[in-house]
Amino acid sequence: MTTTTTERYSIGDFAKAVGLSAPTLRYYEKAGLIEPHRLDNGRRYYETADINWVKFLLHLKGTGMSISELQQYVTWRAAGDDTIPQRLALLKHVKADFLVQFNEVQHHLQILNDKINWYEEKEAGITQDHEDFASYLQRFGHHE
Amino acid sequence: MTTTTTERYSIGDFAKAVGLSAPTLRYYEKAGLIEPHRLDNGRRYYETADINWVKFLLHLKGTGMSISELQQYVTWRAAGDDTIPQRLALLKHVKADFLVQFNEVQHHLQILNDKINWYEEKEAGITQDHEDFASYLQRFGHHE
DNA sequence: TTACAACTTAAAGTACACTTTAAGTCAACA
DNA sequence: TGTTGACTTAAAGTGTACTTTAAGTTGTAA
Repeated sequence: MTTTTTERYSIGDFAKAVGLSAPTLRYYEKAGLIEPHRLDNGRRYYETADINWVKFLLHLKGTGMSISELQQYVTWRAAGDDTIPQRLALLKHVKADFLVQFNEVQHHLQILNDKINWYEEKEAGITQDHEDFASYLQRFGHHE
Repeated sequence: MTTTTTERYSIGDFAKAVGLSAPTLRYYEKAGLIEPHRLDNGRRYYETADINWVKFLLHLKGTGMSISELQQYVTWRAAGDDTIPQRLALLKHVKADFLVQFNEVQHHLQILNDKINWYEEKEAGITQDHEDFASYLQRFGHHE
Protein backbone atom coordinates (compact mmCIF):
# COMPACT_ATOMS: atom_id res chain seq x y z
CA MET A 1 0.00 0.00 0.00
CA THR A 2 1.25 3.49 -0.76
CA THR A 3 -0.31 5.12 2.30
CA THR A 4 -2.04 3.76 5.36
CA THR A 5 -4.50 6.50 6.28
CA THR A 6 -6.22 7.44 2.99
CA GLU A 7 -7.50 4.07 1.67
CA ARG A 8 -6.05 4.61 -1.78
CA TYR A 9 -4.91 1.66 -3.83
CA SER A 10 -2.63 1.79 -6.85
CA ILE A 11 -3.73 -0.52 -9.65
CA GLY A 12 -1.11 -3.04 -8.56
CA ASP A 13 -2.25 -3.13 -4.94
CA PHE A 14 -5.88 -3.14 -5.96
CA ALA A 15 -5.22 -6.04 -8.32
CA LYS A 16 -3.83 -8.06 -5.41
CA ALA A 17 -6.77 -7.05 -3.22
CA VAL A 18 -9.39 -8.34 -5.65
CA GLY A 19 -7.44 -11.21 -7.18
CA LEU A 20 -7.27 -9.87 -10.73
CA SER A 21 -4.32 -8.73 -12.85
CA ALA A 22 -3.71 -5.04 -13.55
CA PRO A 23 -4.34 -5.57 -17.29
CA THR A 24 -7.65 -7.23 -16.48
CA LEU A 25 -8.64 -4.24 -14.35
CA ARG A 26 -7.83 -1.93 -17.28
CA TYR A 27 -9.79 -4.25 -19.56
CA TYR A 28 -12.83 -4.12 -17.25
CA GLU A 29 -12.50 -0.37 -17.04
CA LYS A 30 -12.49 -0.08 -20.81
CA ALA A 31 -15.60 -2.25 -20.84
CA GLY A 32 -17.24 0.23 -18.47
CA LEU A 33 -17.44 -2.08 -15.47
CA ILE A 34 -15.14 -0.11 -13.17
CA GLU A 35 -14.41 3.62 -12.89
CA PRO A 36 -11.31 4.32 -10.87
CA HIS A 37 -10.24 7.81 -9.83
CA ARG A 38 -7.12 9.50 -11.16
CA LEU A 39 -4.23 11.27 -9.47
CA ASP A 40 -2.95 14.53 -10.97
CA ASN A 41 -0.24 12.60 -12.75
CA GLY A 42 -2.82 10.47 -14.55
CA ARG A 43 -2.37 7.33 -12.51
CA ARG A 44 -5.41 5.37 -11.40
CA TYR A 45 -6.36 4.90 -7.80
CA TYR A 46 -9.05 2.77 -6.23
CA GLU A 47 -10.82 2.97 -2.88
CA THR A 48 -12.25 0.43 -0.46
CA ALA A 49 -15.74 0.72 -1.89
CA ASP A 50 -14.31 -0.30 -5.27
CA ILE A 51 -13.16 -3.58 -3.74
CA ASN A 52 -16.71 -4.46 -2.77
CA TRP A 53 -17.93 -3.51 -6.22
CA VAL A 54 -15.38 -5.65 -8.03
CA LYS A 55 -16.01 -8.59 -5.73
CA PHE A 56 -19.71 -8.29 -6.40
CA LEU A 57 -19.04 -8.12 -10.14
CA LEU A 58 -16.99 -11.31 -9.84
CA HIS A 59 -19.85 -13.04 -8.04
CA LEU A 60 -22.22 -12.09 -10.83
CA LYS A 61 -19.66 -13.20 -13.38
CA GLY A 62 -19.30 -16.46 -11.50
CA THR A 63 -23.01 -17.18 -11.88
CA GLY A 64 -22.55 -17.09 -15.64
CA MET A 65 -23.05 -13.43 -16.57
CA SER A 66 -21.01 -12.36 -19.57
CA ILE A 67 -19.14 -9.08 -19.81
CA SER A 68 -21.92 -7.65 -21.97
CA GLU A 69 -24.58 -8.62 -19.46
CA LEU A 70 -22.51 -6.97 -16.77
CA GLN A 71 -22.28 -3.88 -19.00
CA GLN A 72 -26.05 -3.79 -19.22
CA TYR A 73 -26.33 -4.11 -15.46
CA VAL A 74 -23.80 -1.34 -14.89
CA THR A 75 -25.55 0.94 -17.36
CA TRP A 76 -28.85 0.48 -15.56
CA ARG A 77 -27.15 0.95 -12.20
CA ALA A 78 -25.70 4.26 -13.35
CA ALA A 79 -29.15 5.38 -14.47
CA GLY A 80 -30.45 5.29 -10.90
CA ASP A 81 -33.21 3.63 -8.92
CA ASP A 82 -35.73 3.86 -11.77
CA THR A 83 -33.97 0.91 -13.38
CA ILE A 84 -34.26 -1.40 -10.39
CA PRO A 85 -37.04 -3.40 -12.07
CA GLN A 86 -34.82 -3.99 -15.11
CA ARG A 87 -31.87 -5.00 -12.96
CA LEU A 88 -34.05 -7.30 -10.92
CA ALA A 89 -35.43 -8.90 -14.06
CA LEU A 90 -31.91 -9.38 -15.43
CA LEU A 91 -30.69 -10.99 -12.22
CA LYS A 92 -33.72 -13.27 -12.06
CA HIS A 93 -33.08 -14.33 -15.62
CA VAL A 94 -29.44 -15.00 -14.76
CA LYS A 95 -30.55 -17.02 -11.76
CA ALA A 96 -32.97 -19.10 -13.82
CA ASP A 97 -30.26 -19.89 -16.38
CA PHE A 98 -27.87 -20.66 -13.58
CA LEU A 99 -30.23 -23.15 -11.97
CA VAL A 100 -30.69 -24.99 -15.26
CA GLN A 101 -26.92 -25.26 -15.67
CA PHE A 102 -26.56 -26.22 -12.05
CA ASN A 103 -28.86 -29.19 -12.43
CA GLU A 104 -27.11 -30.30 -15.59
CA VAL A 105 -23.75 -30.07 -13.96
CA GLN A 106 -24.93 -32.13 -10.99
CA HIS A 107 -25.96 -34.84 -13.39
CA HIS A 108 -22.53 -34.69 -15.04
CA LEU A 109 -20.99 -35.12 -11.60
CA GLN A 110 -23.16 -38.14 -10.91
CA ILE A 111 -21.97 -39.83 -14.07
CA LEU A 112 -18.36 -38.92 -13.28
CA ASN A 113 -18.76 -40.42 -9.80
CA ASP A 114 -20.36 -43.53 -11.23
CA LYS A 115 -17.49 -43.95 -13.67
CA ILE A 116 -14.91 -43.54 -10.92
CA ASN A 117 -16.72 -46.17 -8.84
CA TRP A 118 -17.02 -48.43 -11.85
CA TYR A 119 -13.25 -48.23 -12.45
CA GLU A 120 -12.54 -48.87 -8.78
CA GLU A 121 -14.78 -51.89 -8.67
CA LYS A 122 -13.30 -53.14 -11.90
CA GLU A 123 -9.78 -52.74 -10.50
CA ALA A 124 -10.83 -54.57 -7.34
CA GLY A 125 -12.55 -57.26 -9.38
CA ILE A 126 -15.88 -56.49 -7.76
CA THR A 127 -17.90 -55.46 -10.81
CA GLN A 128 -19.44 -58.62 -12.11
CA ASP A 129 -17.52 -60.24 -14.92
CA HIS A 130 -16.79 -57.29 -17.21
CA GLU A 131 -20.15 -55.64 -16.81
CA ASP A 132 -20.11 -52.60 -19.06
CA PHE A 133 -20.62 -49.06 -17.82
CA ALA A 134 -24.10 -48.71 -19.36
CA SER A 135 -25.41 -51.74 -17.42
CA TYR A 136 -23.62 -50.52 -14.32
CA LEU A 137 -25.42 -47.17 -14.54
CA GLN A 138 -28.75 -48.93 -14.90
CA ARG A 139 -28.22 -50.85 -11.67
CA PHE A 140 -28.37 -47.49 -9.91
CA GLY A 141 -31.20 -46.06 -11.96
CA HIS A 142 -28.79 -43.56 -13.54
CA HIS A 143 -29.29 -42.81 -17.19
CA GLU A 144 -27.73 -41.42 -20.40
CA MET B 1 -32.97 -42.62 -40.12
CA THR B 2 -31.80 -44.23 -43.35
CA THR B 3 -32.66 -47.79 -42.31
CA THR B 4 -34.57 -49.27 -39.44
CA THR B 5 -32.96 -52.66 -38.96
CA THR B 6 -29.20 -52.01 -39.09
CA GLU B 7 -28.64 -49.30 -36.45
CA ARG B 8 -26.57 -47.14 -38.77
CA TYR B 9 -26.68 -43.38 -38.44
CA SER B 10 -25.52 -40.88 -41.02
CA ILE B 11 -23.63 -37.96 -39.54
CA GLY B 12 -26.77 -35.83 -39.76
CA ASP B 13 -28.96 -38.33 -37.93
CA PHE B 14 -26.27 -39.02 -35.40
CA ALA B 15 -25.85 -35.30 -34.78
CA LYS B 16 -29.54 -35.07 -33.93
CA ALA B 17 -29.31 -38.14 -31.70
CA VAL B 18 -26.51 -36.73 -29.56
CA GLY B 19 -27.42 -33.04 -29.75
CA LEU B 20 -24.31 -31.84 -31.57
CA SER B 21 -23.86 -30.36 -35.04
CA ALA B 22 -22.32 -32.38 -37.86
CA PRO B 23 -19.30 -30.00 -38.00
CA THR B 24 -18.76 -30.50 -34.28
CA LEU B 25 -18.76 -34.25 -34.75
CA ARG B 26 -16.13 -33.89 -37.47
CA TYR B 27 -14.17 -31.59 -35.18
CA TYR B 28 -14.28 -34.14 -32.35
CA GLU B 29 -13.26 -36.85 -34.77
CA LYS B 30 -10.26 -34.82 -35.91
CA ALA B 31 -9.37 -34.36 -32.25
CA GLY B 32 -9.42 -38.14 -31.87
CA LEU B 33 -12.43 -38.33 -29.59
CA ILE B 34 -14.73 -40.30 -31.93
CA GLU B 35 -13.95 -42.87 -34.62
CA PRO B 36 -16.93 -43.46 -36.88
CA HIS B 37 -17.03 -46.21 -39.49
CA ARG B 38 -17.07 -45.52 -43.22
CA LEU B 39 -19.24 -46.76 -46.05
CA ASP B 40 -17.58 -47.77 -49.33
CA ASN B 41 -18.36 -44.34 -50.73
CA GLY B 42 -16.37 -42.67 -47.94
CA ARG B 43 -19.31 -41.45 -45.91
CA ARG B 44 -19.26 -41.79 -42.15
CA TYR B 45 -21.72 -43.90 -40.25
CA TYR B 46 -22.25 -44.29 -36.53
CA GLU B 47 -23.79 -47.04 -34.44
CA THR B 48 -25.80 -47.17 -31.22
CA ALA B 49 -22.73 -47.78 -29.08
CA ASP B 50 -21.28 -44.53 -30.44
CA ILE B 51 -24.26 -42.65 -29.00
CA ASN B 52 -23.40 -43.88 -25.51
CA TRP B 53 -19.78 -42.97 -26.00
CA VAL B 54 -20.52 -39.42 -27.16
CA LYS B 55 -23.01 -38.89 -24.36
CA PHE B 56 -20.41 -40.02 -21.87
CA LEU B 57 -17.84 -37.68 -23.45
CA LEU B 58 -20.33 -34.84 -23.03
CA HIS B 59 -20.80 -35.69 -19.37
CA LEU B 60 -17.06 -35.57 -18.81
CA LYS B 61 -16.89 -32.34 -20.78
CA GLY B 62 -19.69 -30.98 -18.62
CA THR B 63 -17.67 -31.56 -15.49
CA GLY B 64 -15.00 -29.22 -16.83
CA MET B 65 -12.71 -31.49 -18.85
CA SER B 66 -11.13 -29.74 -21.82
CA ILE B 67 -10.74 -31.29 -25.26
CA SER B 68 -7.09 -32.05 -24.53
CA GLU B 69 -7.95 -33.80 -21.27
CA LEU B 70 -10.51 -35.83 -23.16
CA GLN B 71 -7.82 -36.64 -25.73
CA GLN B 72 -5.59 -37.95 -22.97
CA TYR B 73 -8.44 -40.04 -21.59
CA VAL B 74 -9.22 -41.48 -25.02
CA THR B 75 -5.58 -42.29 -25.67
CA TRP B 76 -5.35 -44.23 -22.42
CA ARG B 77 -8.65 -45.93 -23.13
CA ALA B 78 -7.35 -47.11 -26.50
CA ALA B 79 -4.24 -48.49 -24.81
CA GLY B 80 -6.31 -51.00 -22.87
CA ASP B 81 -6.94 -51.99 -19.27
CA ASP B 82 -3.35 -51.36 -18.18
CA THR B 83 -4.11 -47.64 -18.20
CA ILE B 84 -7.09 -47.86 -15.85
CA PRO B 85 -5.03 -46.43 -12.97
CA GLN B 86 -4.11 -43.40 -15.09
CA ARG B 87 -7.69 -42.89 -16.20
CA LEU B 88 -8.91 -43.23 -12.64
CA ALA B 89 -6.35 -40.69 -11.44
CA LEU B 90 -7.38 -38.28 -14.19
CA LEU B 91 -11.06 -38.60 -13.35
CA LYS B 92 -10.38 -38.14 -9.64
CA HIS B 93 -8.39 -35.03 -10.42
CA VAL B 94 -11.23 -33.74 -12.58
CA LYS B 95 -13.66 -34.47 -9.77
CA ALA B 96 -11.56 -32.63 -7.21
CA ASP B 97 -11.33 -29.57 -9.45
CA PHE B 98 -15.01 -29.82 -10.12
CA LEU B 99 -15.88 -29.84 -6.42
CA VAL B 100 -13.80 -26.72 -5.81
CA GLN B 101 -15.60 -24.93 -8.63
CA PHE B 102 -18.91 -26.27 -7.42
CA ASN B 103 -18.47 -24.74 -3.99
CA GLU B 104 -17.38 -21.43 -5.46
CA VAL B 105 -20.36 -21.36 -7.75
CA GLN B 106 -22.74 -22.06 -4.88
CA HIS B 107 -21.32 -19.06 -3.10
CA HIS B 108 -21.85 -16.96 -6.22
CA LEU B 109 -25.46 -18.12 -6.27
CA GLN B 110 -25.91 -17.16 -2.62
CA ILE B 111 -24.74 -13.62 -3.35
CA LEU B 112 -26.96 -13.45 -6.43
CA ASN B 113 -29.92 -14.57 -4.35
CA ASP B 114 -29.10 -12.05 -1.64
CA LYS B 115 -28.93 -9.29 -4.22
CA ILE B 116 -32.27 -10.26 -5.71
CA ASN B 117 -33.83 -10.25 -2.24
CA TRP B 118 -32.19 -6.95 -1.43
CA TYR B 119 -33.68 -5.38 -4.59
CA GLU B 120 -37.10 -6.85 -3.82
CA GLU B 121 -37.07 -5.54 -0.28
CA LYS B 122 -35.83 -2.20 -1.51
CA GLU B 123 -38.65 -2.04 -4.05
CA ALA B 124 -41.16 -2.97 -1.36
CA GLY B 125 -39.66 -0.45 1.05
CA ILE B 126 -38.82 -3.18 3.55
CA THR B 127 -35.03 -2.83 3.67
CA GLN B 128 -34.33 -0.32 6.39
CA ASP B 129 -33.81 3.21 5.14
CA HIS B 130 -31.40 2.70 2.24
CA GLU B 131 -29.29 0.06 3.93
CA ASP B 132 -26.51 -0.80 1.53
CA PHE B 133 -25.93 -4.26 0.15
CA ALA B 134 -22.76 -4.86 2.19
CA SER B 135 -24.62 -4.29 5.47
CA TYR B 136 -27.50 -6.37 4.20
CA LEU B 137 -25.16 -9.29 3.53
CA GLN B 138 -23.74 -9.02 7.03
CA ARG B 139 -27.17 -9.35 8.57
CA PHE B 140 -27.23 -12.86 7.15
CA GLY B 141 -23.63 -13.69 7.94
CA HIS B 142 -22.85 -13.70 4.20
CA HIS B 143 -19.53 -12.26 3.19
CA GLU B 144 -17.46 -10.81 0.31
C1' DT C 1 21.54 11.29 -10.45
C1' DT C 2 20.91 7.14 -11.97
C1' DA C 3 18.63 2.90 -11.87
C1' DC C 4 14.51 0.39 -11.31
C1' DA C 5 9.86 -0.78 -10.54
C1' DA C 6 5.37 0.61 -11.50
C1' DC C 7 2.68 3.07 -14.01
C1' DT C 8 0.52 4.99 -18.89
C1' DT C 9 -1.53 3.94 -23.81
C1' DA C 10 -3.02 1.45 -28.09
C1' DA C 11 -2.73 -2.46 -30.54
C1' DA C 12 -1.68 -7.03 -31.44
C1' DG C 13 -1.65 -11.78 -29.79
C1' DT C 14 -3.53 -16.01 -27.37
C1' DA C 15 -6.51 -19.96 -26.01
C1' DC C 16 -10.42 -22.48 -26.48
C1' DA C 17 -14.09 -24.50 -28.87
C1' DC C 18 -16.26 -24.43 -32.26
C1' DT C 19 -18.55 -22.48 -36.95
C1' DT C 20 -18.48 -21.12 -41.55
C1' DT C 21 -16.90 -21.15 -46.19
C1' DA C 22 -15.52 -23.02 -50.55
C1' DA C 23 -15.31 -26.37 -53.81
C1' DG C 24 -16.59 -30.61 -54.93
C1' DT C 25 -19.04 -35.64 -54.71
C1' DC C 26 -22.92 -38.51 -54.30
C1' DA C 27 -27.79 -40.58 -53.80
C1' DA C 28 -32.56 -40.35 -54.29
C1' DC C 29 -36.64 -38.57 -56.18
C1' DA C 30 -39.79 -36.07 -59.86
C1' DT D 1 -32.01 -36.77 -66.34
C1' DG D 2 -31.69 -33.07 -63.72
C1' DT D 3 -32.12 -30.88 -59.40
C1' DT D 4 -31.94 -31.02 -54.50
C1' DG D 5 -30.12 -32.12 -50.09
C1' DA D 6 -26.63 -34.45 -47.61
C1' DC D 7 -22.39 -35.63 -47.64
C1' DT D 8 -16.78 -34.94 -48.37
C1' DT D 9 -12.32 -32.03 -47.40
C1' DA D 10 -9.15 -28.25 -45.87
C1' DA D 11 -8.84 -23.86 -44.44
C1' DA D 12 -10.35 -19.67 -42.74
C1' DG D 13 -13.34 -17.17 -39.56
C1' DT D 14 -15.84 -16.22 -34.99
C1' DG D 15 -16.68 -14.99 -30.08
C1' DT D 16 -15.25 -14.51 -25.49
C1' DA D 17 -12.15 -13.03 -22.25
C1' DC D 18 -8.37 -11.88 -21.46
C1' DT D 19 -2.82 -11.39 -22.03
C1' DT D 20 1.15 -9.63 -24.06
C1' DT D 21 3.88 -6.30 -26.40
C1' DA D 22 5.84 -1.91 -27.42
C1' DA D 23 7.02 2.53 -26.42
C1' DG D 24 7.03 5.90 -23.26
C1' DT D 25 6.40 8.38 -18.33
C1' DT D 26 6.87 8.79 -13.39
C1' DG D 27 8.13 8.06 -8.34
C1' DT D 28 11.27 6.29 -5.00
C1' DA D 29 15.50 4.54 -3.13
C1' DA D 30 20.77 4.14 -3.35
